[in-house]
Amino acid sequence: MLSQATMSQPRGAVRPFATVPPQPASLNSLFGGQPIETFEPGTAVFWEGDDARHVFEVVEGVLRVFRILSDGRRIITGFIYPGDLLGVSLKDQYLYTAEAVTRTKLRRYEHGRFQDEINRSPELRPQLFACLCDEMAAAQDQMVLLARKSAEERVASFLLVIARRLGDDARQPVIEIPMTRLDMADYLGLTIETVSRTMTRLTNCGVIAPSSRHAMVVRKLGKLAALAGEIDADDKSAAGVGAVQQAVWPQ
Amino acid sequence: MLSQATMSQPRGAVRPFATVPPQPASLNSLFGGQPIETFEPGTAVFWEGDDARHVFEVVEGVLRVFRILSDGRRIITGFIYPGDLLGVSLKDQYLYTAEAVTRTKLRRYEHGRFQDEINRSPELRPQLFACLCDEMAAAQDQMVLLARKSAEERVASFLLVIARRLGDDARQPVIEIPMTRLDMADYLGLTIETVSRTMTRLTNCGVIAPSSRHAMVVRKLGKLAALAGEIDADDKSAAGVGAVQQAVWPQ
DNA sequence: GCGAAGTTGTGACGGTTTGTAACAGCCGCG
DNA sequence: CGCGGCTGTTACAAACCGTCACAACTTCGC
Repeated sequence: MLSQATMSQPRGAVRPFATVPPQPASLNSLFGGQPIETFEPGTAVFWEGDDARHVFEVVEGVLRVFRILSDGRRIITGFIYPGDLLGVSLKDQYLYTAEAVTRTKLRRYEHGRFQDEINRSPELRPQLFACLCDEMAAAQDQMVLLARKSAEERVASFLLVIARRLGDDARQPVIEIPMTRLDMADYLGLTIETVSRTMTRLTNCGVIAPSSRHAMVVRKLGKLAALAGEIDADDKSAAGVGAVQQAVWPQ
Repeated sequence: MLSQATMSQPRGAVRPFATVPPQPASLNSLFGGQPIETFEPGTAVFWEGDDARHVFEVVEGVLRVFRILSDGRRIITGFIYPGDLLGVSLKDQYLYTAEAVTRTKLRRYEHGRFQDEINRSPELRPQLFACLCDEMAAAQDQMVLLARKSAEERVASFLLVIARRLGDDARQPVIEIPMTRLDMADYLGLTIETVSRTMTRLTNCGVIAPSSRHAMVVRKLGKLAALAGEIDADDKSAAGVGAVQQAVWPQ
């Protein structure tokens, strides 16, 4: 789960995160000669505990990466998008399950050979390290979200990251949300009901507008960023949503 | 935050520079020649947003690594122990603040030179890579904890990790908890009250026994593991300490 | 020895979120 | 066209945890 187009979100108001598009002579070119494999929605690429024999590059589609507790609780630790790498780890076994959310096309690379290539190339190495650091930053953002953010902030943060992945030029971007509510809930540490309720509130106050079942328009990107907990709470232009606003910022 | 497998400190071992070319065998030996700096409890090594000029090796003591939301909420993303590396990142700025919990001794290495050494040495690279993977695995564990575990499971998981860090397979290990309840709360995504109450419950049902203010004995390691959510829930020997056990100890 | 400040433990109360429903919308199928 | 199956939405009661308050305790300084 190496997010090149990382899910990292800027922290603090001041630091926009300039994500670098995949370089042509880059990690991805390693996979150029490999055949493309297709995975239908819901099918697993590998399971937690499988021997980690391959590294994958996502060519097309979206995957979810998750772990499951013994009693069935599922935690999605990330979503993987085209251009990302999957399964990069020095462990003998995969630490998580990877499943296709949409129909997904992958290229496969044998694990040992991948490491050899990395070791050999002084150009690829920094790229891989940068990927790892990006992924680490994303993981820390997620820890912040899960540890201290409210349901509304979590959903807003999630939508914001997706909106920014597209390239934030559009002030009212149309964003695709290929995953189900259950996926979102298991990623954000909430239940589907809470996700649903929160999205309804965001719709009611005009921040977002549903476009189709798995797409929407972000009407107020700034307000979304405010709700995500990125801006100072006393910023008056960043008021909360509906009844919750009173409870959260009682001024 | 880079937990290395080895906690060895070759303090007195001075490398005979006349015989061996500068190709250190382990990451820690890189820092061997650097002077030791001391940080008193509560003092910061660096702040989030500082230019990332150095990499540190922890020689002695414990640090907390955290981020703070704009309204003051603090999230501790990890604790750093002797033998760990601190500040390894390819970012220009530190992504978090690092503060001494106890009196801490560090060695400092200039960031650019650290990268050069890593790039040059085919021995160090896999070590650093393994460290990053370990850190990534820990981050995922933490995401699981924060997203889906109950207060009791979180505290139990935390104590379990500390108990296992000691490595001695003593069945009733004495564990040191140098951090305050507030640190634990901000690490586990709870409040100090909840942490306090949960530890009291664990004490009441004999899983742990307080030894001093910042130390305790783990009396039932297996039960602690069960409470941490690692074992199957229908394992009868691993009953909860909540309502069920309150019936057994009705004071 | 004494008081102040910080840390920790305990209780009562309330709020956010969850769990359990029932219901509505979308889709493929016969 | 009507039918289940699935996903998503809404409502209500319950649970867990957070908030507030206060007491006990330690640590430090004087």
